[in-house]
Amino acid sequence: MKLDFKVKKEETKTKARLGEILYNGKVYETPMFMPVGTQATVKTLSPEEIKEMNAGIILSNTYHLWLRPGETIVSHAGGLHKFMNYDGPILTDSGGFQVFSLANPKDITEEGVLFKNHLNGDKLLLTPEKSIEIQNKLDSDIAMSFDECPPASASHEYLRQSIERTIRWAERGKKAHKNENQMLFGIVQGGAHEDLRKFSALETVKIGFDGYSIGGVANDHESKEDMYKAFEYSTNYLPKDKLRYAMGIGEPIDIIEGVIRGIDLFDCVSPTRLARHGHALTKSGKINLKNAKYKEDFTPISSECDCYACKHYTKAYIKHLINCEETFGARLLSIHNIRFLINLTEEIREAIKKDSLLEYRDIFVKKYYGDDYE
RNA sequence: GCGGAAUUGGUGAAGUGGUUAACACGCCGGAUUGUGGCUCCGGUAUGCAUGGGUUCGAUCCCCAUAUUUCGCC
Repeated sequence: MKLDFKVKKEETKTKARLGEILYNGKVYETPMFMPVGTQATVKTLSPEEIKEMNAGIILSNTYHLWLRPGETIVSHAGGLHKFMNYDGPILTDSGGFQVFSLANPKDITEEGVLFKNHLNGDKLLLTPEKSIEIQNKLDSDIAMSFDECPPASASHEYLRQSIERTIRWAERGKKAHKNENQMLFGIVQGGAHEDLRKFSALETVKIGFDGYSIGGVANDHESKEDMYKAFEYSTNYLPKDKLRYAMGIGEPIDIIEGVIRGIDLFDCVSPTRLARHGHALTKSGKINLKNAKYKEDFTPISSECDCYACKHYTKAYIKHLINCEETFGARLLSIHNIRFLINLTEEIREAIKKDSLLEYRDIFVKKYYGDDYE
């Protein structure tokens, strides 16, 4: 195992934890926000730029790399790190989310999931064994179990059956897992139901993994209350010495509330997707640089921000680039938005050290969402 | 100078003698949470070159004017 994790401190007033990931002689602190690079690249950014933002783990995706260029080619390149020139830790998602986003429910069977290849229409079967085998070959540092990610609004009965199958898939995946350098995480499902989250967590822990993910959140426009319940009902039953990862979570308030409930890792496409659509995250909320009011705003997105975009460019210029669909605009905003979320986790860690995370949350929320929030 | 054609929003345009003038782009907003990147959803001409006329009713028919354009001298 190339990666090690230790909890350094637990906050007194909340379940928040401060942790350390040791990797290749370097220490990365948690809670951490992990940028997403589905196709072996964080869209528009170079590894150097990602590291400059103080990023740690980045994500990549099994399903997409399986289709293109194929895990064998990545393996021949010397693994994902060499292939994409990133020497920090890499986590691969299993393709489980693509079950949710690309496959029909009727194509989910005990064996696995029948996909229609979105590139050429071919029928493809992805199984727990296949997903793990691909991830072994990609040689990421953390692999995910292949799970079904049902919508939060699915019935209790459906969720129960889905969880039972996901647990069987997790067992099969663990048996198929051969890469000793690579951690393998189990995934907890169960919507906002306490009994299902508990069942899913306990059964997954029984199999035994190097870390645990909370899945099936923020996929169905469920309420924030339900999302936070899903966090809480999951972490309540997870071992304290293992990493906990909320999959796909990246709205600032959701990260803070997740940390309060004992979660260490977060990933989200939102900073890069918002960037491509012209939005910037700021302490005072999300702004849309397409808005006409920024036409002659020759100030940076944020004067407090230490990112490359804020140090060198104005809102008016970035707006112009976005309006012209110049890729440099998406790049500058991606740099800013990812740096914003990483900076958020840095401030969260400071607050945990001072046992003042709840106060930090209240101040952050007031400024970000305004007085009328909740 | 003579003859023909055209003139619809910021742009390219469709269209009809009779309720809300199609569509596209642009513009103005909004959305986006384990990424099928460049998507989705709203709004955007009280108006059809100008002035007259015919008609119950005209952007659509007629006349004049203006502008553009083509051909001929």
